[in-house]
Amino acid sequence: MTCPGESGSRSRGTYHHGNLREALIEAALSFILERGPAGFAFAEIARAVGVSPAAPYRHFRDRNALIAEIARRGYERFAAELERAWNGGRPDPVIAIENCGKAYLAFARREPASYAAMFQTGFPLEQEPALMLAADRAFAVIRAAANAACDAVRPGTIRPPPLMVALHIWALSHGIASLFVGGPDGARRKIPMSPEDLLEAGLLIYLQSLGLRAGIAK
Amino acid sequence: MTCPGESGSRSRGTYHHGNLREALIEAALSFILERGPAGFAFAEIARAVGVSPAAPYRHFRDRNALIAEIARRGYERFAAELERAWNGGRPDPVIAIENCGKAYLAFARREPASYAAMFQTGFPLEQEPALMLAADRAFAVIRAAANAACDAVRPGTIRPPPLMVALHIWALSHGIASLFVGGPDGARRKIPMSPEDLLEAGLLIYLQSLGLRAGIAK
DNA sequence: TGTACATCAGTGAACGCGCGTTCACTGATGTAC
DNA sequence: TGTACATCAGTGAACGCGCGTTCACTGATGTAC
Repeated sequence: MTCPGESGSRSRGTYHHGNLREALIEAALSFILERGPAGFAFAEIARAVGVSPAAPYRHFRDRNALIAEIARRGYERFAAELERAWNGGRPDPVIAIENCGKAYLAFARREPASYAAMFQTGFPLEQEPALMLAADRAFAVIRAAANAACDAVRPGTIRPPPLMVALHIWALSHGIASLFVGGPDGARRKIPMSPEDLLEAGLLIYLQSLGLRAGIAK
Repeated sequence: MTCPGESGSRSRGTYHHGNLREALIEAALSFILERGPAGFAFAEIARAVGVSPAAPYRHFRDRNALIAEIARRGYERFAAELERAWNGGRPDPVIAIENCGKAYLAFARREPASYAAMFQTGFPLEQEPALMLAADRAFAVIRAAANAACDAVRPGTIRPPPLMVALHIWALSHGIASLFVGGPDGARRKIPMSPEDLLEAGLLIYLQSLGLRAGIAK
């Protein structure tokens, strides 16, 4: 874990930093991790990186642009990992959905700072097309999963609209992630089970109601 | 809707404000509504209320104490409304749970600022016993609902631990509230259905898997 | 009913601080020829 | 291979600003007698 300020001692010696944009993002991430997405100043990360307070303006219009870029990258990785977990619905829709759930929580656990930038900032998504695009790419995986689930619904069972199923899966995952995984350490509620088990059980119960079980729609 | 700053024109004329504590909370709520829980300064709400910057210190140790108090009151009202909606499980556990879901979203919709203070601040709950107590009171309603649901599970159906069911209900509700209801206007994702319908359908599908339907456990 | 006094709530001035942003600048890099 | 030059990335000083917090203070309130 990188401590804010620590990267200030990075060996530069040269007038040009060479990789300032990346270094700023990295420093911002570690501040977010410690204090939440509102917990740092633009000048502060410049100092942490060992650069004059004017330097970041070469790379980001302002603080918000930095956070938006962090969120965008977060969504990109998030989408990629969901896609990998979904794996085209193999070996089985239910198992693939469970894998998506695990990947969802794994991301929130491994990159809580990115997750906070993505979901806790209350950003005007409409005004950041690149951000919305990346977010849509992630949600598209969940939609595909919901489509597959609905296609596999046992005849005679009620088949809810796939979009609705996607939103249920997303909301349950996000709810568990934000209540029991994300955020600074003291903030999350303690529960006597792992968030992963909780989500898996929730998804299973939900999907079972659609007549889906692992292996049933092979 | 009260605008920040507006309450500065409240007719005082007197040296003592008389109700400063309440006025501060009210002003803070409207700032949170506009800019999120991190979006105001302690001195700023003093100015908004028309009082010297030192005055708030008579009532709150610091900014965090103010937010904690807002969150605590939010939890109290939240718990009260969930209790009313639950109504002792009448007329039927499933219907009562749906009513809880409606009350949950209604609260997030009607008091988005309180909801943000309660769930978006990343507060160290352990260090604020009064806050945790109030939060527990709200969660106790959901636990009671889950207990009733589990008691009514149709014989032969899998019966998950009641705590787990409570967490599922909570997470689904919170997920829907924070993704599609709460927050500043531009931040929430647009979906082609009401959050209320989305949550109701989700709860129904979930509970159906436990063998529960409205009226079945009368 | 009146008065003396303790308590309380808010004042306003002051402080040091760090922030966001700008500016003319300068050192490094890369490229055309 | 060498040189001139355009471009770029970071400098550092400066600015005005508002914040958080403190302090001795003062005006209002309530209460004991």
